[in-house]
Amino acid sequence: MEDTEQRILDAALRIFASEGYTGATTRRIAEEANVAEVTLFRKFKSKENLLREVLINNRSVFSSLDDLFKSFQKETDLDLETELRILGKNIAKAMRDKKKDSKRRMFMFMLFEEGRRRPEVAGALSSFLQMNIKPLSEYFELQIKNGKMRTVNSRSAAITFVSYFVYTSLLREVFGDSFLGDNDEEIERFIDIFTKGILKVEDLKNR
Amino acid sequence: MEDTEQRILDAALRIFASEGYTGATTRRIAEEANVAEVTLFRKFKSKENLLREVLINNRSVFSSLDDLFKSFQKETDLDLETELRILGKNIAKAMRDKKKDSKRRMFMFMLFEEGRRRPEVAGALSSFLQMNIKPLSEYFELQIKNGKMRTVNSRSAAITFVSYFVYTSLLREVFGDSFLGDNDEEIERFIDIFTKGILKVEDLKNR
DNA sequence: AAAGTAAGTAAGTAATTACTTACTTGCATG
DNA sequence: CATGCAAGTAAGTAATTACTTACTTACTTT
Repeated sequence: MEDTEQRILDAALRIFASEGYTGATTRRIAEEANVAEVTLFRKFKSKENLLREVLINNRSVFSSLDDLFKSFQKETDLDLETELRILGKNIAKAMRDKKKDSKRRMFMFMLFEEGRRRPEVAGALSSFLQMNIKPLSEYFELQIKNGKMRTVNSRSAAITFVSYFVYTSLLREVFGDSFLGDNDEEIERFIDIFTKGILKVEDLKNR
Repeated sequence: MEDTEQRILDAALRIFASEGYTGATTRRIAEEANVAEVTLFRKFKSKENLLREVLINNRSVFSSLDDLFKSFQKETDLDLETELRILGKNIAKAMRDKKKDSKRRMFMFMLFEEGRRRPEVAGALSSFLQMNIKPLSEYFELQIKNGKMRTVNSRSAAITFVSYFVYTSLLREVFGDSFLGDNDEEIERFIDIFTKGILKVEDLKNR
């Protein structure tokens, strides 16, 4: 067995994510980590402290938004819509494939519940969220500078973008594909709306 | 004392919303409802059954999206963007003012957690969500028919719209206004993006 | 070989929790 | 007046939970 501490942290992430903080028992976490329950308490002192350490151990929600950006950041000849389409589908792919990512998102989701009661958790959650919004925000800023995007508040654009993915990944977690249908198609439709808006083009010219 | 049963249901909604299903204790709910704990069990048999009844008792998440629509549906001369701006701000206002609405949303939020474990809860949650998405969807459909909106998938538009409001109301619940800043301004920026998209107008003409 | 360290086993504690049983009180209706 | 019903009081049960104590085992370092 490798690093006991890390194994406990990973197990805690999974159990917190699937059972919620209150629902997760230290016994269950220890079992999942293949250690004796007493070992968990020796290493982390209390359940509350364990949560804190898991928080520190898992800083980003999507395994790395930066990595997802890299896939097209070299090819400068792509138009913005195509880039976002690629980004969106990569996010969707990461959601499907990486189990750890799914757990991280559900963990983050649990933090919303816990954050309303514990200010320290809210603080940690806040920096989690910033970590996703910031690179996106900067990306949009750059697009505006490069003249590929009209002048909108880049943070609002990032929040709109993230809203969609957080919400729909939640829906998919609970309902599978029954609520939203095919992932890629749905994302294409979102990107279409996000980039072009819902108004008719002729109506736009008036402004 | 009025209707004991209803008082318990209301109390349960509040406690489930703020503590989560697992975190809510029957004792606390009874206390909140000003009844003896035993009365709760006499009326509802079990905690699980109480959840079911609360579910039935609170069907819509926003007190009524229909009401919010009414505020402009008679004035047909408004353009779509203005209408959506009004709708968005009405939603924001309802969020701020109506405590019961806030509790309902947090309750719905809790259902996401619980729904992953209990298929019946997921089912109820699904119809909750449909109840918000459907009228919006139909509204967009109508706008498309009236030529005020370009042809996009109306359900995807509704989901995009709802995503934003669910996610940001969650953020506001946890962080207050510190994360997003002024409510109305932020919503204006969202509506701007949602209606007009993020691309430059000249880029749109190429398509 | 001795000593330290990381882990396990086993048992237990005090508190909490969903839920029950048995009996009582107050009020309305026949 | 008597009967019935809705609600309360009080006490308790069995299970679970976070966490502790005391002792043991196995492996590594000196």
